[in-house]
Amino acid sequence: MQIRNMSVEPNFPMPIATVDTALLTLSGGALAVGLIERNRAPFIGMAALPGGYVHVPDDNSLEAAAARILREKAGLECRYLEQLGTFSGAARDPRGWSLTVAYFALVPEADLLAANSALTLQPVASLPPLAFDHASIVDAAVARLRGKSSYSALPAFLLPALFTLAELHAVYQQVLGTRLDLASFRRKIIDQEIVEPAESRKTGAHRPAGLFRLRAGQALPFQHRI
Amino acid sequence: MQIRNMSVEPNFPMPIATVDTALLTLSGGALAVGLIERNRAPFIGMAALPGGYVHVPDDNSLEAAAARILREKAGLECRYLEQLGTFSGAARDPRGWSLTVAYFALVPEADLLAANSALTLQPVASLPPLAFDHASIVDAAVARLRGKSSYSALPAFLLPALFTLAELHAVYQQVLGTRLDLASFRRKIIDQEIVEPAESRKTGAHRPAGLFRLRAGQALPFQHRI
DNA sequence: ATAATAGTGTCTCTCAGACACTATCGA
DNA sequence: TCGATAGTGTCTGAGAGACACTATTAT
Repeated sequence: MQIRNMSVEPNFPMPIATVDTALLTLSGGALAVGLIERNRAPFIGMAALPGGYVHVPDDNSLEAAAARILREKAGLECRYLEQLGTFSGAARDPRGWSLTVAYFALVPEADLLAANSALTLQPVASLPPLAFDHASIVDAAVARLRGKSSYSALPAFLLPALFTLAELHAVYQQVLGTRLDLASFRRKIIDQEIVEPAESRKTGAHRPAGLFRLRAGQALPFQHRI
Repeated sequence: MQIRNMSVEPNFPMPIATVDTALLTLSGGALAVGLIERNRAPFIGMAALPGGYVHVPDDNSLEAAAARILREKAGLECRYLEQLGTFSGAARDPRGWSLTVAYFALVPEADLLAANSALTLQPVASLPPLAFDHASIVDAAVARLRGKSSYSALPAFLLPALFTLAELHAVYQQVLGTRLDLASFRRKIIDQEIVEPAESRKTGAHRPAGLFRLRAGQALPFQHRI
């Protein structure tokens, strides 16, 4: 098969387009990102975000391409996948001018461990050198997550589908890096109907906690900041 | 010159990448977007956002490409230009799978009138049919502007460099589509140092109002929502 | 002086943080 | 019954809306 552009119009060099995803999870109480070792040039042997080319015949959209690549390389479906931004320039790839549409995904660590993924987790606070401009992409993903966490339910996607309010509270604190008053947190999450009670309760050594799930469509913003 | 990709690797069809910008301004008290008539297929004769291909040798980044295209088609430099998102798919362009990196820009109407631009302004509330998926891009730009306006100084970029607080208040109301208490608005804008006083005052028929300018780097978020 | 616009003082309501309180379970 | 975790009541302080008030200019 030969190189073929989809249009006959532009008779000049075009940037190559790829898709990369920063898959974030909480591992050992710290934010971590899923990395894969590159098996070809450029940056062969270096850690990189999972990514690849759009498959024009198969992928209906860039988001579908990102989801397919996560399926192939991490063996999982992510409940949260959002376009982060497009990174471009002459310098980011030694082969020439290129462009990558970056996504960021949130996944509970349990899902990632269950799928026997080709990815390794690295805490975002101590990343190895990454291929291309992938370090910038991770930074942008973490910044986006932190920013949105103060007024949305995004951190809930780092937990399994059912969780206690104490667990959700802990995740918010870990993501935001600040202490939050538990009583106010409970009131806000419940009053604003971010979350709804599930049937069962979580049993442990002591008084069992109620279980909750995210309400449908609730990656939505809160009315006020946390 | 022949079609040439920048990499030798991918031996399969690649999406074509373009850049499009939704240039927003306030015209007659309503949000409007700058449109240009397409002079070639597809969608020839139809209104579209100003856009084009990346010029690999000239443009250092996608943002530089967007700025160049605005310079060429609107004859102006925008004080605010932000990446909006990348729109993609097999259906958006009849020639095949394509991808466009969309930007949105804010400009005072006076600047647009001064530059004798090839663009015509259309209120976003009553758009004609647009080429490609440009209607979705305009919707996304307006949503982004409205969303960020409740906690940032973005609307100030719809005004000239110097403005009164009454003018800024009016712009916020027009963008957000809600009434805002003027006293609270003044206090918030001043207390949070969004804005700094300029030397002179605006003179009119009655008591002159103080002039202000945006503080450096103040597209930044407020501490609390407006 | 008056009209008109610029700008302030102050009350109230809402909401988040602080923190002490009660509730409910296992052992 | 006790220890531990789950969950609530209530006070306080900060900030936004309401709105009446004062200030400063042109005519």
